[in-house]
Amino acid sequence: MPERLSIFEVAKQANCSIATVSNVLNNKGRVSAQKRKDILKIVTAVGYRVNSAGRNLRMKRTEIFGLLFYPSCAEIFGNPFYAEVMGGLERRLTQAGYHLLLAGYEAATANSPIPDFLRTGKVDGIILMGRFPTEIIRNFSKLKTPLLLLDSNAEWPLDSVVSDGFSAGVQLVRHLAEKGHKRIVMLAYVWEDYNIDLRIQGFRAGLRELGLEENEGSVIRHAISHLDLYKALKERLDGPNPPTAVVAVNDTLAVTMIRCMQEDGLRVPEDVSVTGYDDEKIAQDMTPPLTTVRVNKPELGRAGAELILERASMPKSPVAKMRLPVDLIERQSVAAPPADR
Amino acid sequence: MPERLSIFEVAKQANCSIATVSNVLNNKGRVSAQKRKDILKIVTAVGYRVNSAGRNLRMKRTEIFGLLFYPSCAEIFGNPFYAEVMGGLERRLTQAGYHLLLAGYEAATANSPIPDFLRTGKVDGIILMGRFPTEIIRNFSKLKTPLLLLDSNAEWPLDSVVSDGFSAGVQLVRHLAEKGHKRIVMLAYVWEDYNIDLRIQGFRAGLRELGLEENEGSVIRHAISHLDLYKALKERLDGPNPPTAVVAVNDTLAVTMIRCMQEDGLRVPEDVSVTGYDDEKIAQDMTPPLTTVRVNKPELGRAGAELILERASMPKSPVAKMRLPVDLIERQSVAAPPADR
DNA sequence: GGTTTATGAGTAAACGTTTCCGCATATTAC
DNA sequence: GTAATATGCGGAAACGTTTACTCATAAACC
Repeated sequence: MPERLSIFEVAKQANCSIATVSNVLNNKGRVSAQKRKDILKIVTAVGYRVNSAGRNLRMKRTEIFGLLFYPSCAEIFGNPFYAEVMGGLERRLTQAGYHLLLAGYEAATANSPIPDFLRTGKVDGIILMGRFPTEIIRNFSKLKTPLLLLDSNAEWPLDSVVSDGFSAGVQLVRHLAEKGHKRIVMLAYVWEDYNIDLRIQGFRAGLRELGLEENEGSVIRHAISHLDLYKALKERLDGPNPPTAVVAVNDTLAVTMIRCMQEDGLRVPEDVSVTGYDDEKIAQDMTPPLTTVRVNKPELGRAGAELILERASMPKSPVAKMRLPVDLIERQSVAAPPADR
Repeated sequence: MPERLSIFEVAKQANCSIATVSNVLNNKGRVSAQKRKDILKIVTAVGYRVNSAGRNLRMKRTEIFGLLFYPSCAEIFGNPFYAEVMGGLERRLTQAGYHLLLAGYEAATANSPIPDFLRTGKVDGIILMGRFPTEIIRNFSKLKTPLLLLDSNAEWPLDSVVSDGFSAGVQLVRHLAEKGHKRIVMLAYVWEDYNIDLRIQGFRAGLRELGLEENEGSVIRHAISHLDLYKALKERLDGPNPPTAVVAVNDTLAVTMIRCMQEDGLRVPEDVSVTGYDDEKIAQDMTPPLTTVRVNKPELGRAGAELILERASMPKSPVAKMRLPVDLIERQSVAAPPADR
């Protein structure tokens, strides 16, 4: 913060009070057209800009939101999904005159479960980005500060934006059913994750809607590794009434499954159809190109920005929980099921 | 910024003046051990935390640095290289009690070549991350604010940190020469880029140091696309005295070159040796695994943090330009040159 | 013409810190 | 015992805003 001139200097040169200068700058009060012009001229001439510190103190707000990652910044920065979301978020916030303060949870909260930069009033609110342990969200939920869960756990009565994994699940089942599939299985990780659960619920709902077989075995979950998950899948493929289509919970998993199947001599999509989720870059580069679900990531960020801006201006407005529509992207990893073997 | 209690409240409860409370909190002035203990007890009891706005106003600093991207945040966030650098940067700054404010150049500077959040004093300094047009750096260079060029153009008399591409160039040549290569060619983009130039200079210096052929043709540069670059390379490979080793300016380029050569029936490393730069993830996953240069990215960020922190505390200290040592990573894309064909 | 109302602009308080002084009291020096 | 010094603490100013309030003057009303 270099030396800068204050509103006093402008007032002096314009031969008026600081109140009038402030009024002009903020389009408040009544100022004659002439005086307004004079003041603005001087403002640009001397290159005056309001001092944030003074303004923040008086206004009790900083126009900065904290963007919090778990467990730390480094873990999340590299994720291209969040990179795109952040892009949309930053864009909209900047447009509204707001800024983002970066922080990793573990560093920011060394002495208290609540980040220090919030407690000292460095930010007007906090955006929780991605997966956070329930326990931590609970702590935040007690705050009266604007808070946003972005692509996180939307079970809480807090503002949140997620992609509509439920709708995606339904759409995927419909799409596969249209192609003629009747025995569809979903693959997912076992650990607790709101977005994964959402997709599973949508998948199950889709099966029921179409009167397809839906039971415990419809969803295969496994904790340890992709390979274990494949082993479980392989058993089913080799068993009686094998599934003809596999809905992987995300693209990465789908890629691994397809690779494993191919190594086992199974053709995709001729023998088994496979779908993913996220539309990562690899989805269109692989062989076969992957049918998947696209999330409009910048839009996810933009919607989040909208929500927290709204919350900041109207703290009492009802909680907004948003599910962002997703698009089914048809590529070549889905085909009609093989004739019964 | 929710309602919070001020230092007055603490002073009242401790039966002393706000000056004393402030002194205790900042370990300044002389306060009796008893009073200090009393005050600290009350501070924790009521959960008092200093108000940043008040502090910023009085101290004329915010303990926030702006992290600026060009042209915009979205373009850079996804880059895994910068993601890791940012991780190191954030880690060290947080440790020092500082924070990072995110901004894309084009959004932050809509009305002025200098970001608004700097002019209003929202930040104590600015970090320029990655490639910036010369013209823009020139504008920044006039500022008296702490400024850091991180993995950017280090030609300016400004604090900067880059990876030591020069040393890398030398090391690569030495390594290839040790394997027996005498005709080595470097491939690079033609656009102006400080880091690329550094690598080229190092490469040329390496050739001269070892008395190898060094002339105009030692470095092939091309603007348009990787494919054009390959065409130029292919011509040389098919011509008289073909190079036996190719130093690509980065991993991505190396990957493409290797792929193209393989399609043309050239074996790597049996026919041609190839090296990269950056040690991206793909470098170890590809076939053959790529011999490349590793930059300690978190360390790059950490070093940058160190520099700007130093600058913030001692504005007059001499300019610090840092080149971070790099490591040559030997893998399987380099072998002895083929016997003369 | 006198009273109300609209208009333009200024005064001063408040936001929450940090820090320069000054003032007691206690300690030391001679 | 007096003078010098050290110690502990408080008063008050300053940082740069925004805004509620006051106060003239000018315009409008009847």
